[in-house]
This record gives sequence, C-alpha cells and structure tokens, in this order.
Amino acid sequence: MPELPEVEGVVRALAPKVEGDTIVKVELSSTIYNSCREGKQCIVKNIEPHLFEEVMQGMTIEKVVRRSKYIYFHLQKVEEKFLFVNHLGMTGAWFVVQTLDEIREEKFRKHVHAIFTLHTGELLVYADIRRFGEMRFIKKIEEHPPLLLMAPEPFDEHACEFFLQKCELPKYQNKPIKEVIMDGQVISGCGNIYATEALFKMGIHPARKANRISKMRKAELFNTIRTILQESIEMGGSTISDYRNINGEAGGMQHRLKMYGKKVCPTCESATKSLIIGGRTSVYCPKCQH
DNA sequence: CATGCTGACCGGCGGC
DNA sequence: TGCCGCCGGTCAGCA
Repeated sequence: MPELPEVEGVVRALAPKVEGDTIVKVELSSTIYNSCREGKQCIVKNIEPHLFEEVMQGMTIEKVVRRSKYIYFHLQKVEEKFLFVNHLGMTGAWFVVQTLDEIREEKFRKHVHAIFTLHTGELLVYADIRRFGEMRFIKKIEEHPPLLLMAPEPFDEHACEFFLQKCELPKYQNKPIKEVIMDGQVISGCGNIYATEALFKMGIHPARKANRISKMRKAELFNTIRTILQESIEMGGSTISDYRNINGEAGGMQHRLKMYGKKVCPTCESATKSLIIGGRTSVYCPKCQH
C-alpha cells in the first residue's frame, strides 16, 4: 500500500512525464459510472463522472506535487487555475503509456479506471484494483476541508513543534501513541508501516498513552519517523501488496523493515505480538517495546 | 460544538 | 478445488 515514500516516488516519476502537457480527452471506466449511478462511494468523489470528463478536457498540467499521501495536479485552463487531487488508497497506480497493453501487470490492466489522453498522444492512466483511491476536482483546497486540516509535511521545519503542540491537546493526551502519530492532523503521511517501524526503533509500545511519553522522547520519536520516511524515499519505497512505482518497479525498503509484518523480533528473537489500535493491526515486540 | 464510533467502499488472498 | 471472511485509508454520517 502506498504511504508517503511510495507516493513521493510516484510523483517524482510522474511529474517530468506530464508537466506542461495538456489533457485533450478523459475517459472514466463504466465501473465508475455504474457505482456513481447506484449512489455508491466511488473513486471520483465530488462530481458526476461525465462532468469530470468534460471539465478536465483542455486542462494543462502545470505541476504535480505530493502533499502528505495525496497527489496534487495543479491545472490551468485559459488563465484559470484548478486542482485535481488524487489519493492512491490501497491499490492505486499511475502509468504513462502509448497504449494500455503496455501495462504489464494484468491486475492493473484489468482495473483501469481513468484514461487521460495528452496532447502528445500519450495516455496518462489511473488503475486501481480495489477502488479505494480518490479523485477530486476542485477550484480551491477550501472546497475539501480535510485537506486544510492536514499536518505540515514531516520534512517541514515546524512539523516537530506542530506535533508536540498537538500532543498537548486533551483529545490526544489519553490516546495510544500509535493512533496519534498515524493521525494525519498530527503528523502527515505516517501510515501503519512506518509508525510500526519507528515505535520499534524507539522501544515504545504502540498502545502506550501519549501523555506517558516525555516531550523529549516524543521529539525523538518524531525525528525517527522523519528519518525512516527519508530512508524509504531513498530506497524507492516499500513494495508491499500491490504498490509499484510508475515504471512498474518494486522499491527496496521492505527488505529493511524490522517489525512490520514480522513474526519474530530481529533484536531478541521473541515472538512478536499484534494488537488492534485505532482499528489497525499493530505489530510489536513485547520484550523490546514498553 | 466537539469528539468518537461505525460503516461504506473493494478484490486479492490466506485459511480451511 | 472452492468458498468464506479478513484487510485497510479515508471520510461521511450519526450518536
């Protein structure tokens, strides 16, 4: 599943291929049309599928940037600026190809949901196996309040201070630390994999209440998260489940993971345990983490 | 009003 | 081989 480092990899690969290009045509899958017609939640969130296709037509992709685990496509049409926001959910992936059969993996090829034809003739393709991804077409960030509430980028110089301040709020004081660091309004882009790894590295039990950790250790924890995210970006992300980068390549970070998905602690060889915290499976070493 | 919990969205895959 | 149920990021909606 793509987390911040994986999304960063996607954006770095995607940006140089599509920035400056103009979208001449958009086709959404019949699956999207059907879900929408049945009133179900679907990938395209805030707009009718046919309107989405229409409004995207003629848009120039000015810039592609990552914000937390979201991809922001900054668009422009006749001097007017818009934003197309995408989240990859669990299984979303982007491809830039000449034809769809260039998508090597069948499970992605079978689940293509949006095809943006560019003025160059290339196809910018969004595939999503489980359809947990999101696409929103908006004029301003304000149109979708959750985007405004996101914590600063973890590499922002104020992000640590922001995290420490949030921890002081009553609603976070008594929560398990893992739930707090995975909350996108506290720290951006720290998903299950990297939260698990950082807590293991710090020797902190994932269920420990936030207010039972000193401010100094919280700051260290933040730095650990930031360092792990950075390391993973450099490794090309973790290839877990269905994540691939835009070239269909796997990352290397999964070989460096020490606790996520492990049965045995790499330090003391105890059997790991798992708990459900904030609705998510949380693996930890009962001997090394307190 | 703020917070908190539940459910909805899915197909792959593990387990039986 | 077949089928059932689990898994998870995000947010809407309701208590």
